Amino acid sequence: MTILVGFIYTPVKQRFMKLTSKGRYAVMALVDLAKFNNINPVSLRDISLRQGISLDYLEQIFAKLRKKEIVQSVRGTQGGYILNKKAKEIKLTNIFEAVDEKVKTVQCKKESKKGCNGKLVKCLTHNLWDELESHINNFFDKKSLDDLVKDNEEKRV
Amino acid sequence: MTILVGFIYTPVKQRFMKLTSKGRYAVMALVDLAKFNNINPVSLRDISLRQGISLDYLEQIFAKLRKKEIVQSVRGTQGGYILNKKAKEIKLTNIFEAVDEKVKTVQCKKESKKGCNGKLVKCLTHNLWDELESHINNFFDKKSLDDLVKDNEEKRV
DNA sequence: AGATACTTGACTATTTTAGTCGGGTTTATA
DNA sequence: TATAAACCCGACTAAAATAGTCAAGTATCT
Repeated sequence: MTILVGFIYTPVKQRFMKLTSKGRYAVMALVDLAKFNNINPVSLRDISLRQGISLDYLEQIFAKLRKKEIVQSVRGTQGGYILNKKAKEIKLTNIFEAVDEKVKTVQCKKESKKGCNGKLVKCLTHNLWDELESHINNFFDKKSLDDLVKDNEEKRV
Repeated sequence: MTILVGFIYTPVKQRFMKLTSKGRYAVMALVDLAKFNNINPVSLRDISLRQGISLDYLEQIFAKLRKKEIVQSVRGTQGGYILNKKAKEIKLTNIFEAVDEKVKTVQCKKESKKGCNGKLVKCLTHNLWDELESHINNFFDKKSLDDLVKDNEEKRV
C-alpha cells in the first residue's frame, strides 16, 4: 500500500554501480592482446577464439577502446589491433571508463547545493558510498595491464 | 560476422558484480533504524518518509532482512522493526547478502576441476577478479552498522 | 581479384531492476 | 469489540540494461 500524504515520492531508477561482462571481456581481451602484441597486430578473431568471446561483441568493445585511444587498428589482411600506449600506462580505470562501466557509487551531485535525494541534508550513508568509491577506484588506478600480464606469467611458472 | 569453425561458443549471460539501489536502500534503511531504535520499534512508514524510499519496496527488502535474522518484526499497531543483533555485529556484507547483492566477481567455480570458461586453464584475468573480490569484501566485512551511525553523528557535529 | 580484417549502425531476446498492486493477518488502543 | 496501524505475501509490470546478433560496408595485403 502506498499512501503518502504531503510528500512526493520520486523513484530513483539509476543503478549506482556496475561491473559486467563487457568490462571483464575488455580486460581479458586486452591482456591477451598485450601478451601477443610483439610485432604483429592481433586480430579479434584470434582473441575471440582464445578467450571464448563473441567476435561481434569484441568488435563493439574494441570500437570503444579505439575511441579512447587505448588501442590502434591496422586494417586489411594480417591486420588487427595493437596497444596505443605502453602496457604500464594503461590502468584498469581507463579500460572500464572506455567501455562504460561506471564505478560511481553516489548519485548525488557534488556541485548541487542540495543534499542527496533532493533533501536538504546529505543522506545518512553518503560518506559510505564516497569511501567505497575511492576504495575501489584506488584498486583500479593502481593496476595496469602490465601488472596483469606479469601476474599471469608468474603463475605459469 | 560470426564464423567459428570447430569451436562451440557458449555465451555467458551472467552479471558478475552488482550493487544497486536495493542494496543501497537496505543500508540506508538500517542506518535509519539503528538511529531510532531506542525503545520502540520503527515503522517502515517512518523510514519511507525519512529516507524517501517506496514503502512497498521497503517491505520487500525487510522481508529479506528478516529471513536472514538481521531484523525482527513487531506486528500490530505501534509495531515496526527492531534490530535482531547489535549494530556492531551487523556488517555490510551481511546486509548485501540478505538482499541478493552479490559481490562475486568470478563466475568460474572453484570446486570444479576445470578452469574458467570451460577451458582447461584459468582465464588470463582470474587472479585479478579474485583479488578484486577480496578487496571489496574486505571493505564490507569491516564496516558495521554501528560504524555508519557513528560516522553520521560525527559529521553532524 | 580475393581474402582477411576492421567499421558502422541497427536490431533484439532475455534478464534485471525497481518498483506497484491487492489482498491478507496481527495487535494495541479507544 | 471495532478500528486502524502495522506487518505479510505473492503476483504482476514498465522500463532499462545486457549481451549479444546481423548486415553491409571499407581498407589493405598478397
